[in-house]
Amino acid sequence: MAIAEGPGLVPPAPLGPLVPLVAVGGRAAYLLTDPADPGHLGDAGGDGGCVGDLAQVLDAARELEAARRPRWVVPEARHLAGLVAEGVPVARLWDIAEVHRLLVGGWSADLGTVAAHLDGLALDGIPRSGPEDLFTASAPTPPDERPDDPIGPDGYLRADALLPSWADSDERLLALCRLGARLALAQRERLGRLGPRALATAHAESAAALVCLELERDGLPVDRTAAESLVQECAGPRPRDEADAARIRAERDARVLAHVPGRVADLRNPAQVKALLAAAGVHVRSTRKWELEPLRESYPVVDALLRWRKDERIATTYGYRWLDEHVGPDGRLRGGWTACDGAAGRMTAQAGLHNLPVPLRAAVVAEPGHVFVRADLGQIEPRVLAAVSGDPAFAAATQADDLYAPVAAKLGVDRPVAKVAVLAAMYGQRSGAAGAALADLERAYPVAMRLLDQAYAAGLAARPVRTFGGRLVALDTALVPDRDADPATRAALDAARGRFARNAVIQGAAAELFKAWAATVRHEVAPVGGRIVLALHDELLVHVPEEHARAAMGRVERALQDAARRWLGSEAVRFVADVSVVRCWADAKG
DNA sequence: CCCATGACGAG
DNA sequence: AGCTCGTCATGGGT
Repeated sequence: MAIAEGPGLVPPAPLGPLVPLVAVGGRAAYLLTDPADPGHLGDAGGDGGCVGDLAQVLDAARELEAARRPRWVVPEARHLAGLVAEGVPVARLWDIAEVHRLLVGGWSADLGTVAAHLDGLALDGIPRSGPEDLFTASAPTPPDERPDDPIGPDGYLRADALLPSWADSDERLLALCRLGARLALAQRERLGRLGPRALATAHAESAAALVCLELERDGLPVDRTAAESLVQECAGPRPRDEADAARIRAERDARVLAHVPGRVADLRNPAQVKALLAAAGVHVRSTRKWELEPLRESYPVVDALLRWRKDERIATTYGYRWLDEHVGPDGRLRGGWTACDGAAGRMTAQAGLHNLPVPLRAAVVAEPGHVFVRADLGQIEPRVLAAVSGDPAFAAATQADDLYAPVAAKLGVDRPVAKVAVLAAMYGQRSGAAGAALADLERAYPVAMRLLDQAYAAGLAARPVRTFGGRLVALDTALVPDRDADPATRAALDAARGRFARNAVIQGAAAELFKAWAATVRHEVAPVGGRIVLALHDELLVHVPEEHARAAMGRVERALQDAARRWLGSEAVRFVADVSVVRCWADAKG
C-alpha cells in the first residue's frame, strides 16, 4: 500500500512537450510549452499554439500529433473527443481530472475542484453555476479587474469558465490553456513527492481515459438479429403496443402464480413474493436468490420464480428497449465509459457493457473479415498481492501457471483448501472455515499477510490507504456509523471498512496493472488494425482483421509482459494471460 | 421528483 | 468467500 521509497525501480518517463488544450463549444485552443521549461508557454500567434474554430484547431492539432507526439494536457479527456472522433491515435495525455482522482481519491474532479485543491482553498467555497438565488445575488461581489482570467477575484475558478458563455474569446481560451499547464505542473510536483511510480500511474490512468474515449467511439460489435432472438427466448416476442406488453408480462407472471392457486401477488414486490412463498409452505428470511437457490429442487414454485426473475431481467434491462437504445445502426453497442470509479479505481461502463448476461454474449460477434482476440489475466488478484507486498516466497509461487499449486504444497494441504485460504486472507471471509490454513498462511507468507493486516487496520481506524500506484482511497467518508449507533453496529461498520481497505489495496492495484496493460495493448495492436472493444476488469476483447489475428495475439501477450515489468519495476512476479482467437464472445472458454 | 432499498447481472 | 459497479423496480419520503 505504501509507495516504495529509495532507488526508483521505474525510470522516470520522458517528459516530452506538454501541450495544454481546451475545447469549449465550437472553439478550441492549445499552447506549446518549452520541453526544457514547461512553465514557459508559447505564443499562439506564431508556431507556439493555435486558437479559433474547432475544426481549424483540430487540423493543426492532428499535424502536431503526427509530428511531435506531445502530451496533451486537458481538464478531462473529453476535450480530445474531436480528435478521437476523427480517428487520430492520440498517443499521450495528461488528464487533469484523472490525475486529481489519483492524488486525492474520490470521484469529484471538475476543474474548479482541482484548482481549489491545488491552490489551497476550501472546497466548500467553490462557486457553482446555476440560477442565482436571492442570497447570492445580494452578496457583495469584489470588483472584477481581470475579466479574462478564468480564476475570479475570489481566487476560485469561475463557475462558467468552461462554458461557451464565458470562454467565448481567443484570449479566454488561451488563458484556460495556461491554467491547465499550471495545474498539471502542480500535480506533477505532488506526484513526484509520492515517488516515480505515481507519475507512471498518472500517465497510465490518462491513457486509460483515452481507451475509454475510443471504446465509446468504436462500440462493441453485436449481431442485432442474433441478439433479438436471444431476447425473444426469454422475454417473448417484441410487443406491438402497451397492451400487448401487458399481456406478455401477465403470461410470464402466470407461470409462477399457477403454482399457488387462489393467490395473486406482484412478483416485482419482494414483500408480496415472500407472502406468496409462505402460502406455498416456503418460509425464507428474504427472497434473495442465494437463499432460494437450494430450495428450487424441492419446490416447483421456487424454481418457477427464479426462472421468472431471469426472464424478467432480460425483459426489463436487456430487452428490446435496451437494444434499440444502445445498439447503433452500425451494429455497435455503445455506452459511456469512465477510467476509474470513486473507490479503488476500476473502470466502469454504462449500457450494461460490464454486466452482459452470459446468454447474450452469443450475440457479440466479430464483423465479417474480423475476429476477436480475447485475453484475460489469470489469478490476477493473488499475483498482484505478491507484487505489491514484495513477499519473496509468494512471488516465487507466481512462477507457476497455477499459483495455488505451490501454495498448497508449501502449506501441506489440498489445492482447494489453499485457494480458499488465500482468498479468505485477501477478502476477509467471515463464514466458513479457512481457519487452520489461514494460520499456516501467516507463517509461510508473512510479508504479504502483513500488508493485508496493515490495510485492514487502516480501514478500522478510518485512515486512508494508498494503492501501489499511488491512488488515495479515502476511508473517512464511507461506512461511517451514525452518532447514536450502538456498539455492535459500530463494530460491524469498522470491520466493513477494514475489509473494504484490504480489498481496495488489491483490487485497486489490479485495476492499475489492468489499465496499464490495456493502454499498452491499444498501442501495440493499432498497427495491425486492432481495436479494443471491451475492457472488463481482467479481460480484454480486441477486434482485429482476421489475417492479423496471430500477430495480435502475440502483441497482446507481449503488452502484458511489458506493462507488468514497467508497472512493477521488476520481473519478480509472473503475470499470465489466457489468449484466444474467437469469432463470437460466447466461444471463449469461461 | 428525489432517495433509500431490494434484487441481480458482471468481474 | 469479499468487494466494486450499473440498472430496474418499489415505496416512502419530500
